[in-house]
Amino acid sequence: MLTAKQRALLLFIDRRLREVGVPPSFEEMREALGLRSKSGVHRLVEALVERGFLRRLPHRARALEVLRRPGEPAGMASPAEVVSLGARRARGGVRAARAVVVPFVGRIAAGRPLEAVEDRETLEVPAFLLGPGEHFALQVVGDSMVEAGILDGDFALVRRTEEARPGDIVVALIDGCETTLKYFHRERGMIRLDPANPAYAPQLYLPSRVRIQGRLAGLLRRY
Amino acid sequence: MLTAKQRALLLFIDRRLREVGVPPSFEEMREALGLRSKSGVHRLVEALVERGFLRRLPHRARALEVLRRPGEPAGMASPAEVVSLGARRARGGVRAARAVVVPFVGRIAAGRPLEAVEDRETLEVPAFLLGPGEHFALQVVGDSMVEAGILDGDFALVRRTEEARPGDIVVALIDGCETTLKYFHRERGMIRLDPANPAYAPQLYLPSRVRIQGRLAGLLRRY
DNA sequence: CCTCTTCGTTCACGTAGCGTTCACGAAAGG
DNA sequence: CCTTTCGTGAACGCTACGTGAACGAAGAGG
Repeated sequence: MLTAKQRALLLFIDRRLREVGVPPSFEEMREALGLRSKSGVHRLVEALVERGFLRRLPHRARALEVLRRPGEPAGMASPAEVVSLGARRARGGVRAARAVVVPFVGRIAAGRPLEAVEDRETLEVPAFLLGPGEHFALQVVGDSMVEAGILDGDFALVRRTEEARPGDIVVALIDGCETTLKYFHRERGMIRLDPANPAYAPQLYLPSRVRIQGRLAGLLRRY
Repeated sequence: MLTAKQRALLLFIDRRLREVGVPPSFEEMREALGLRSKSGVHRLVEALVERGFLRRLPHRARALEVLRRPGEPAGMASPAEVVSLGARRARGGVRAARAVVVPFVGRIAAGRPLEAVEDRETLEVPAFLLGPGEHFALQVVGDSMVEAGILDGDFALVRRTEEARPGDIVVALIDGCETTLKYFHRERGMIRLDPANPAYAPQLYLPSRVRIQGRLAGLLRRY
């Protein structure tokens, strides 16, 4: 499975990890193997990764990890295999990606329109929580929806849309400056936003003051 | 996997967590590492999160958690983490999103022990919902926990453990034949399982009749 | 509700260390 | 003989790390 050099390098890395705790740099490995160029080390490391003995983060300093020592049996799900499987699946799509990345646009009820929040952060969510369309995520602040099972700190997954049907839970932008999560209803030509908490009152708005930004599609919570 | 500095910081955090119980602030970490600026600490923490050793809540004070100590084998999180997406960070700094695959073991409160359920199905969930350890997922049936914001049909993410502290929401196997999700409490040598619904009554059991199967770690809901 | 304090976040700048790549050459082995 | 494997050296660009200041968010207390 391994050439003499590959084996020597693997043992050296493993020993360093055990004795010092920090993986060696390419320069140090070069010296330990008695080489005069780092590129040889580079190829050896690649070979060890390919064979499932090492794991590494490319372009990161000393980001090496020994997965398996020479002589040890290969684990069931060696990361190398998992990676290649994942890569294949992602490319071809036997089973379409089961996780979707959505932008995380901040916290709601912060008295600030969502547009103002940078959406650099992202959240990876299981695809089965989302329907078709474009989604974003935000964190719920406050307890105005507790009776709907939406608690302070929960992450709401929202499908971006401007339409809402009565009874939907929507993200609404009011007067262009405040964003809330509420039940959506219509009443005599007005829009009524109902909290799910008896401590708060329903609010009536002229349709012109309210802009629907999305419809609640999923929820994440951590304990 | 870790540079000397990264490793030193991780060990410091871990020690503080064990000895004091409270994670250090950035200022304290700065001092412990002999630095003069907190921003260095910030980068180190980011690196540790990226490598899967730490978990944290951004913008929260002392919200740090050690997922893995240097030298410990990579947990469930690592293979999936690599699959998730090559997630190269962009200029501004995007939080690396990771996903973990957990077994989906069926529906709870079905009057059937969890062991009896095949666990062929899996669920892919965002890693940030989970802590360290092994997890599984199940679907909640019934409304006995509505007041805790857990609704019929929600997916519960459960950390497999046999220990529980009073106030935890646990998955409990009763008499080896029935599984429920309830608040865990002790009362005069007995175990009390509290629902979060006034329509149901707390239940008292001899400890010998109850086996804790896990602690609620996260929640997923679909609308 | 407001203010104050603590704490985390971000940016810009600088330095040193580190990984990557490529072209070239030598040996090994079928 | 040709293909692989291994070694070399240098150039390039990214990464890790240190610093200091300004900013912003969260929590505590009035």
